[in-house]
Amino acid sequence: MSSTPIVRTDKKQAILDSALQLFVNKGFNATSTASIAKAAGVATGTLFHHFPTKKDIMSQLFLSIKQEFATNMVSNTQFSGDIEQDANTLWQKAIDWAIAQPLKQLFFLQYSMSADIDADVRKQAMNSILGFVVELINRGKQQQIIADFPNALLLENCHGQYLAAIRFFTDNPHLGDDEIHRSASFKLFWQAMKA
Amino acid sequence: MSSTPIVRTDKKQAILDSALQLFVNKGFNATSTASIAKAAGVATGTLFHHFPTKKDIMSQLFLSIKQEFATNMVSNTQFSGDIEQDANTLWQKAIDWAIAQPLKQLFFLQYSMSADIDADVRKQAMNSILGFVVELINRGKQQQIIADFPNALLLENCHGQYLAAIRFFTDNPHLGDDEIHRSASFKLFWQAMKA
Amino acid sequence: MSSTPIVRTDKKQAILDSALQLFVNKGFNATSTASIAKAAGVATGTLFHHFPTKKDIMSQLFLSIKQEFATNMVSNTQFSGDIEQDANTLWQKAIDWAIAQPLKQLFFLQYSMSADIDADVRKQAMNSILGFVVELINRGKQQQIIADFPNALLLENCHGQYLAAIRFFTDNPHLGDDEIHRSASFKLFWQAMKA
Amino acid sequence: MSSTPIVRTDKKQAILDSALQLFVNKGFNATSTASIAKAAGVATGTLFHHFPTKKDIMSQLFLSIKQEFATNMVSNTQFSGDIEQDANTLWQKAIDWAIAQPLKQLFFLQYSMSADIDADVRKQAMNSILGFVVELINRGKQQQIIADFPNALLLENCHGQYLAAIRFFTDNPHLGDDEIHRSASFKLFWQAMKA
DNA sequence: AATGAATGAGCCTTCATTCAT
DNA sequence: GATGAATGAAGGCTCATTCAT
Repeated sequence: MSSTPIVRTDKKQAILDSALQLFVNKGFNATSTASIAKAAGVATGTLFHHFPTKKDIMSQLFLSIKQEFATNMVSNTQFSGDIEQDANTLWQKAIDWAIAQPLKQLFFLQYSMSADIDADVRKQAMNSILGFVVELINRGKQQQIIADFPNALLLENCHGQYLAAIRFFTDNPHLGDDEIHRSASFKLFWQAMKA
Repeated sequence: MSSTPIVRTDKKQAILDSALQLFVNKGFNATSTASIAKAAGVATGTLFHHFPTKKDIMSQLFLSIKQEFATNMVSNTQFSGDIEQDANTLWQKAIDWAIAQPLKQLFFLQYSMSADIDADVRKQAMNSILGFVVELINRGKQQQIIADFPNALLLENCHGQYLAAIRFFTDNPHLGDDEIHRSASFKLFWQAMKA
Repeated sequence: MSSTPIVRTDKKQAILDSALQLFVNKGFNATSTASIAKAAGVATGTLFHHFPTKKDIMSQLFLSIKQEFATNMVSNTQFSGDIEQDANTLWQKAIDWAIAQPLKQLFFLQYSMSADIDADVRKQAMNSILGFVVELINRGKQQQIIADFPNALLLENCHGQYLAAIRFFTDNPHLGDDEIHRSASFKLFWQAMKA
Repeated sequence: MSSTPIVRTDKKQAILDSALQLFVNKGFNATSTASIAKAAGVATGTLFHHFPTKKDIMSQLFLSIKQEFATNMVSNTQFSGDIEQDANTLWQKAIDWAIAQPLKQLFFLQYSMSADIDADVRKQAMNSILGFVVELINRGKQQQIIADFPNALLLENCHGQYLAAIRFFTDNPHLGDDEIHRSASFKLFWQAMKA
């Protein structure tokens, strides 16, 4: 009789979508659960039916966005075997993703190290992403193309440089398509990493 | 009646000190003005006598710490004229400062890009610090020692790498004295910057 | 399709059972309808299918327990005609019942005069029980064995002493089989009542 | 300049007074903290300034009323040394108090064994009151005037009979001055206790 | 009859801020 | 300057109840 059997999930997603927008534009604490519900076209009770806690919205949002990012990075990526070239491919893809998803990118910038997200959630997210980066680094080290520094330091540096790059392109949106800046941003990164 | 006109500052400073500790350990929003006052051994009213607003505590704290950092960086620093060597001196000094002031360092990490601090305050702070960095960069570019990338990108990158470095040393405190890691952290940075 | 038309009662009874346990252990207000349903292995909707209101669960529970108690008191009881002996028989039976049904006894203790039960329900329950007590009292008065005090006062006193007795045996479960305490509890009661 | 330096306490007391009235008339759970504050002519925040929790209002109320009752019982009481006469004096005094303070009496009736009051608070209150009763019982036992039953049982019975008596006089207010009923209520009690 | 997602009024509590002393 | 009681708006969350399936 009904043609919309899966509609349920819609509401949960609508809540996440509204939360993303509000968290980015007003901040986590300045966003009331009521406003999230309202923006999602849902009752307050519904929100708490799907998420036990306001913090849980944040956690799930954080995790799902990181996951989406990671998935995007890996899928449809042709690895040439040349470390630098592959690194460049990934880097540009990451920048592309950030530019295509301004909201999610701003979310990264604001919450990647905010106290509004529990440390363990952040750690969990890191692991799910960094898999492919670690792999690349290890491969690069074996071929003596990437500097032989401690992995933890390299990873932190990658993350820091990536955030810096997208912050730059966020502050200067018109440069997103500019080849000079884009290649410069990769070069900065790569110079740091290479042996 | 009173012969100690400067004692005043004591309370104001006590409030800032307590705020720093609480903001770092519990977050800005999870810290009530009442708890700050209590930790400072002061009445709530007194707190609002010195700071019109809770946000003002944050702003003054942010500004004063950034200022302190900037002052520390410049004072007693002998510039050799050799860009790389000077950069290294500054970098190590910055790391030293961060390690010596764990609370302030964590404050940096958490609030350097948080929404809890007004954008203009952040901008203002940036300028007060980055002065000497800009200068160094410009000098390096003239001598063609530093890569000829847009300054905004370079600055953002510096900042990002610095935060990554102190995050690494925060997560691994025992490596703060380890020469290998410290020099590695600079090399990563410098490789990125150099022409 | 179904050949078990009586299975229905199962769920209704399961709800009442769970409600009894939860009301006693957590209190009426601290028990959510959701928790009752869950404990009964039933959906929320089902609960409200059987009971229009949360209060109705309480009322039906109260009534059915009181009824069960009254039925137990009267059934299989041999009246000797000797008032004191009969009173003792009933008293001991009441204590036995309370000890055998700790949950229901605690329910009595907590809700016999709670505001969580509508006054008229309580009154209704009283009548259904007190029938046999009133009868006994009247018989005793005729034979001038029971004191000639107003019935309302005597009834209230009976109830009060009974609650006191089971509270004592609840607080001291190991004395439930102790003849000295059991006979003492009856003597206290009987001394009060007798002419 | 001001002539009302102690006014502070007024608000706390006003809150307790309003709470008493509302708890008795509407029940603990049906009474919102907002309604208590409003009835007390105070802001919500003020209520929580004086009582950390709604439950704390209840606890303090319970304790203070029990205390008041105990104080009233002991003060200005001439003990004749004759146990029965002294018991009667106290019993009548207790009934008088209950009749004079209908609200507090109803509070007793409703909350003496409600789940809305923490068990330990109830225990604490018991101890503070029952002191003089225990003393009387012990004296009576020594003189072999009071039956040699376990104290715990006697105490529970006293309490139960007292509650029954005030419940009776609550339900029949016009009998509060009736000598027949009042003396009957004592006789019931005393017959139970005496050897 | 059974289900459980959805609802939204209402509750307890927090907290930045004020102000009389 | 210092105090802390008082304020009241606002927020996160609960929960009895409904209803489409």
